[in-house]
Amino acid sequence: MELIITEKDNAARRIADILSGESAEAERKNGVNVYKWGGRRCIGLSGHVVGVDFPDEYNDWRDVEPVELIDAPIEKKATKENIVSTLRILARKADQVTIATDYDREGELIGKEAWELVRDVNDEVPIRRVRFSSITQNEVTNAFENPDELDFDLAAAGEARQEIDLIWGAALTRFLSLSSRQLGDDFISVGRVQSPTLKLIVDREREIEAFDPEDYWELFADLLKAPDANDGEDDSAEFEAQYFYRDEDDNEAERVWDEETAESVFEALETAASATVERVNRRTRTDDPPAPFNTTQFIRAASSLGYSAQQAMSIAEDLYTAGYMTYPRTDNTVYPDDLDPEELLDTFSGNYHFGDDADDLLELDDLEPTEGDEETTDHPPIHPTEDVPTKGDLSDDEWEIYELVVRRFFATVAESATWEHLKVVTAVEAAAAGDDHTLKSNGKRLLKEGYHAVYPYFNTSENYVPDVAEGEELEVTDARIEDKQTQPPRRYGQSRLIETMEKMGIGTKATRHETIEKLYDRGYVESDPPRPTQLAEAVVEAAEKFAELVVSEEMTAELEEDMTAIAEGEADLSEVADESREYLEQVFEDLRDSREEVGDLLQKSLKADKKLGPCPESDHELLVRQSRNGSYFVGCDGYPDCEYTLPLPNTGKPLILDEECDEHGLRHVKMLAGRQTFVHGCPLCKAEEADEQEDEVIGVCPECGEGVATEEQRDEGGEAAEAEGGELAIKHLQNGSRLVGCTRYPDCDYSLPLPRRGDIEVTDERCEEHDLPELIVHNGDEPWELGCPICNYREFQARESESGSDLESLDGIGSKTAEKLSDAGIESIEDLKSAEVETVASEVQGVSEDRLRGWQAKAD
DNA sequence: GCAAGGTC
Repeated sequence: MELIITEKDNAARRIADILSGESAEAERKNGVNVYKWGGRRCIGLSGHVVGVDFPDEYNDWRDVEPVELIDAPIEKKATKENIVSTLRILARKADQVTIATDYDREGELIGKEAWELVRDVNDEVPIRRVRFSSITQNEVTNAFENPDELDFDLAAAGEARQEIDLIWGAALTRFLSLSSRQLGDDFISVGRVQSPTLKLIVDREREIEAFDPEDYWELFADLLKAPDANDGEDDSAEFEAQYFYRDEDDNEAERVWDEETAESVFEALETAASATVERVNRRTRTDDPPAPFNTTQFIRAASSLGYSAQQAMSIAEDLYTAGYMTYPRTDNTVYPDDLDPEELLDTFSGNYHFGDDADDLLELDDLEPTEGDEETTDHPPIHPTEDVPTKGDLSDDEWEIYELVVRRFFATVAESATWEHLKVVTAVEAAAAGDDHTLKSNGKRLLKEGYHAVYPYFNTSENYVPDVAEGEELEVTDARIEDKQTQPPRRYGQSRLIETMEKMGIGTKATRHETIEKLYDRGYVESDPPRPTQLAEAVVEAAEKFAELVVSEEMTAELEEDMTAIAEGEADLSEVADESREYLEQVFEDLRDSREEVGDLLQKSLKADKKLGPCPESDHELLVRQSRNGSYFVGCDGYPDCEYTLPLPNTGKPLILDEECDEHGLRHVKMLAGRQTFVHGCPLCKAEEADEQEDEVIGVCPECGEGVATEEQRDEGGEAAEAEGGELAIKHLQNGSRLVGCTRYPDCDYSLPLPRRGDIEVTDERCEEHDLPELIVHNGDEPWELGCPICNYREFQARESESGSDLESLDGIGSKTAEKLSDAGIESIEDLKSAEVETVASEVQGVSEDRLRGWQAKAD
């Protein structure tokens, strides 16, 4: 039996189809697909199925000095047990093994890991390696006809990276975490890729903080061409012209740096009746279609449609798994020879959405696709496959991304566009004698639409400037002066960050967006575009001082050089790793005496990230804290001497804003909760507002209101008055939320939710069923007729169980987990209760059987 | 529990 091993299940299935002529059958073993035909079996791994780690005795952070990790042994441990064991079973019976992992360095290493697993159980079987850069009939059959050997040197290059990353990352992460006593989930991490990325963000923030804005002025005039009776065309619309002058280097400059000059130019423009055309410059420019999508450019394009890097990749992943587009993780920007653009366009011909554009393209004489600078061997650039979905097959987001991918492919085979640029320079007489003031207008017109016809994502707006002749007099109809300030550099957006990382050579196509997510998870950045926290600034500062290499792109650059040397047989894995170890020893030598200093710096910054402002009852500061049950509140830094607290809303994660409350000097708080994100404001103001609001009784409590005493009974006193039951009232809580609750709280905790925002009007109409008033919420233009609060709550619950979004209400289930669960078919708490724990745990990554059982217990 | 790299 021949055993074929690929990097992933998807590749295994397609290769099996190609080699078997679609006759291969899938069989599930141990939860792993094995494709079977004739004397062949094909199994897909899941990337690395083993990983490097330290032996178990190094697990306790407190028992092991971080510096010991530098020379600790490194083991390979199975990380995907079921795949490893299935592979072993098959390998025992194999008389030929073929490694068909991806054609890149990491693929070679994954291949070597498979090689070792096979050798563990079968030291005889011949193992060969096949390489192909796209999974097509031609390439795959070709590769299997010309098998090769595994490249152990190339794999060793990958192993060097693994070891060096582990040693540096683990040792420094533990050092920083221990020195600042951050040992739980809030450890402080450092790494070859994440730290230089963080430094990019921190450096930019430093520039912004240090920025000193400067005033300048810009001047504009509106010009009007006199209607020309002769040419019959209506050129009489106004157009804008901007004042410019020649600076010291004789370049055109628009910004005027002193107010007096600006005012005098403005006066001249304002009083001028006409401007004379001095120069007319007309040129046509070719606008070439874009290169095929690699991951980075795909993320960038998706981000201009409003998708975060993470969202774009996750949707792309789904479209890839469904078979509608090629592998989304690629650096390649050159289509392989195997891709026949005409054939692919043909599949879109006749399509409701894309047919017309595809047909137009098919009519072109020449379908030569564009090419980017990067050509790799692992995967083709991202493009649609011949399996075309209908709009109904996809969600709205998926369709939008799919359309982007289809249209990008169209664009790469489309024609160039042509623009006409028209530059008109005019002159206005200066008020005082001397030089005239010059104005310029830049017009542009799209002469030939070209690829823009099929790829509408780029801006093609035109700027109108009429046809004028040199010497022509134009009417000046308006003049404007704008006072402006130079702006600080802008923060990196996620896609700009990913582009910059790519340029710096850090991270990979598959990990760059994950690295950014990691920075969010670690509490290093907040909001979008990402903004560094104080902690991030302290970590970068500490690293710059003691371990400069780990926050610099140099570390990757040097590592890449070493890896190339290893791959070419010019260097040795152990030699390279040991050199890196020595360097790290030196870092720890420098750090030894600064442990406390570094720890203090980190702790201070951690606290600064949580600071709201002065405590009203002591000399300490108020901080945002987390209670044992995970909820957030405001507490005093002087605790336990000062026990002052304020509540915070119970939805979302608090983000402290720069804005400060005038009255209490406390910073405002925003609650981050996905779509439900809102600004809470000053927690003390919110608490005071709530205290000032009287409870408004609207009816009888349905839980404990039976024995309500009548007014007469109360007046009479005695036993009947004691038997008083509860009433329902509209209550305002200190944490900003409102509810309809029982007046006997906390003895009776009956309550109904109310919206957080808007004025609540209690009407005279009453619900017949519950004898409660109908409520109306006034928020914005349209009043919201909430109705009886009990009926409203019932409807709300019914909607929730229908849409199934109640999962997140269970403690411990966040939005990401809920998403994963819903992918596995568990969409509501009801689903969860009846779910089979073993099956779900094996299907949903990161969700163990134990966690599931815990949630089930809570759900009951 | 640490990294970064595969994959999902």
